[in-house]
Amino acid sequence: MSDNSGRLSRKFFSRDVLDVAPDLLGRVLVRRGRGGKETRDIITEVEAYRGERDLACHASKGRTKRTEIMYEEAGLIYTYLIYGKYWLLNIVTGEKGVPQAVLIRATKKADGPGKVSDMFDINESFYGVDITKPSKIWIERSDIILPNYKQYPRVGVQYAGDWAKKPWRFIMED
DNA sequence: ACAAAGATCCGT
DNA sequence: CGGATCTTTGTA
Repeated sequence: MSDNSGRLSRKFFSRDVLDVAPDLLGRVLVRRGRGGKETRDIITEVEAYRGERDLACHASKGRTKRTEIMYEEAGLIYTYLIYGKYWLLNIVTGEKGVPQAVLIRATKKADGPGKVSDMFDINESFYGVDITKPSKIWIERSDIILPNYKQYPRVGVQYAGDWAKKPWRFIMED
């Protein structure tokens, strides 16, 4: 599920988003900037967005210029601008052709998706980047494997009706 | 071409 | 609780 460097593989992300999401908790998000400077932090909170039927998922309205990346292979990055300020970091999961993505909502030192984007300097240039290949961003294994976690309803998706009640927000416990 | 809404954050 | 801020999307 990971190569010699510990970088999580395409196989890891190719599972259903409800399996991938909790499995990301405790793992390390790494960003290599210019000059080789690395920013790294443990993932503590994620949310799952699962297919066209999921009314909270952007792909619920079908394939558009923005959502088409979710129909591609697992491991690609889906990022989009929210409220004119933050490029939220998502990773495509599941089988090709079925739109799913997991949103990285928080790390130890960035308690919110917008703060994650600030801390790791995520911007529009990350759209479609393969997080399983050597590049400016990847996720590594850590000593923490499947930590204790709890599930809660997703944030900011009241418009999704019953789908807003699904406990697809996963938070690691200390 | 125009208007509305949004997977957020911060200050009051 | 309201404002900032600007892209995406739906409607005409």
